[in-house]
Amino acid sequence: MAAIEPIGKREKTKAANRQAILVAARRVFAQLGYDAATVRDIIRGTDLASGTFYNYFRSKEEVYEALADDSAARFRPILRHARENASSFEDYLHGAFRAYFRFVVEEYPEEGRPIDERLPHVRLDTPETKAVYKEVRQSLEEAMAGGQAPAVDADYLACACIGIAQEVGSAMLRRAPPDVEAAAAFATGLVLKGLAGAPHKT
Amino acid sequence: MAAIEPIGKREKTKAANRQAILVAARRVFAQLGYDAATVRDIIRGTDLASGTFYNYFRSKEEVYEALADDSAARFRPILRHARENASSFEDYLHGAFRAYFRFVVEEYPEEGRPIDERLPHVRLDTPETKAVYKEVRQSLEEAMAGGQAPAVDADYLACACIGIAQEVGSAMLRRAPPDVEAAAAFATGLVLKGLAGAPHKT
DNA sequence: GTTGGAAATTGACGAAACGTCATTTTTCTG
DNA sequence: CAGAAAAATGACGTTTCGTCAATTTCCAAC
Repeated sequence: MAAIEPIGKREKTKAANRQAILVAARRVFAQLGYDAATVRDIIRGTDLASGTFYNYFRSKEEVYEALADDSAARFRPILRHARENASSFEDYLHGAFRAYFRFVVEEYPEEGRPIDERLPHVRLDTPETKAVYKEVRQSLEEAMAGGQAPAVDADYLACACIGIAQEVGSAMLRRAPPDVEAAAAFATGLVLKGLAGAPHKT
Repeated sequence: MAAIEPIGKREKTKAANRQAILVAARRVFAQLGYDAATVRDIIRGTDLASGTFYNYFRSKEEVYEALADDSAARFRPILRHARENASSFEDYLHGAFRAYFRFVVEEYPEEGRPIDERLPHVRLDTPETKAVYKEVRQSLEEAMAGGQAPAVDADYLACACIGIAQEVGSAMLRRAPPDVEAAAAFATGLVLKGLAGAPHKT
């Protein structure tokens, strides 16, 4: 048979348990809110014992970080794809914003508390979120070096783009139905040409 | 006669106690981080009994909200001043960004944990933060109505400006020393003219 | 100025959640 | 299959929670 499965039962259940905790945590946070949720609430959402939780995470805080890291890790290849397939700087920007807005729409759970009470307003600094930031900044620096974009402070510009994405993304989710294309067009225009570049209202 | 000062001892100590709790909370959050801090840690920072805490706030979460609301309440008149004294739209934008960046530099406590570790993972929508958003959006709408700015989606634009301010503000704080003027020039240029409007690097 | 009562404070208490750890169960390996 | 290593378990002592009856403080009416 296909002996190309270097994964033993040990590692497999370990990964499954970790994932089960993360899934349960995501649901519990959405339902109860971060502060009200307890480690026991989370572990009750799995078939594990309370002590087992601490084999995987040190605290509720750490689970939350892992969730954020997980999201960033899933978004990163999407962002990379947008970068590699871009035919121009404008194309890259638009693709990246659109990819992010699509991502948050997909990640947005239908049930649970109102959006304002469940999303982290603060960007967590996890390895993967830092990598996303770095990826953005490098793309921008590359474009500047290649003369496709004016040479400005790449750090500030990356932060600004991320801030725009986060806040416009949240605003988009509050509208029904969320219009990914419109949001992406707005963000891209704003960054490229400022107010003058954003889609005009009639 | 002297302006009516209907403040008896009751109301005075009540206000003082509330303030004492907020001050202690600010310090405790900065020192221990939001998650590690307990209601008892906060109340120990005052000369009040543990039960008294619950006469003022229902939970640690609510104290944090009050802190955020407090900050927004202090920033709002500053923002209003920037709006009223602006001679043009560009002037308003620049003044508002500069005021915000100054504000965060002043509010940033010198001691405590690194900036990334001391904020909570809850999204804050308090009356005053909503009012700040509203103020921003109205200023933008006014400028659009007056023809000083292109007519774009005011909600998105307000969110984008706030996102830029937050993220660029954080990035600015990570630099030593923080340069308020440079950050304000960057943000203003970006919003007004996009990349082309941001200060160029030599 | 005294006094009755409303308002606020207090700290002790039971409940709930925490994090640990000795024990048991599962998995790996030789 | 046996012994060892790894992981899971849940009971336990500890810490924090939120409440509440008792106490203190303040106000206002007399």
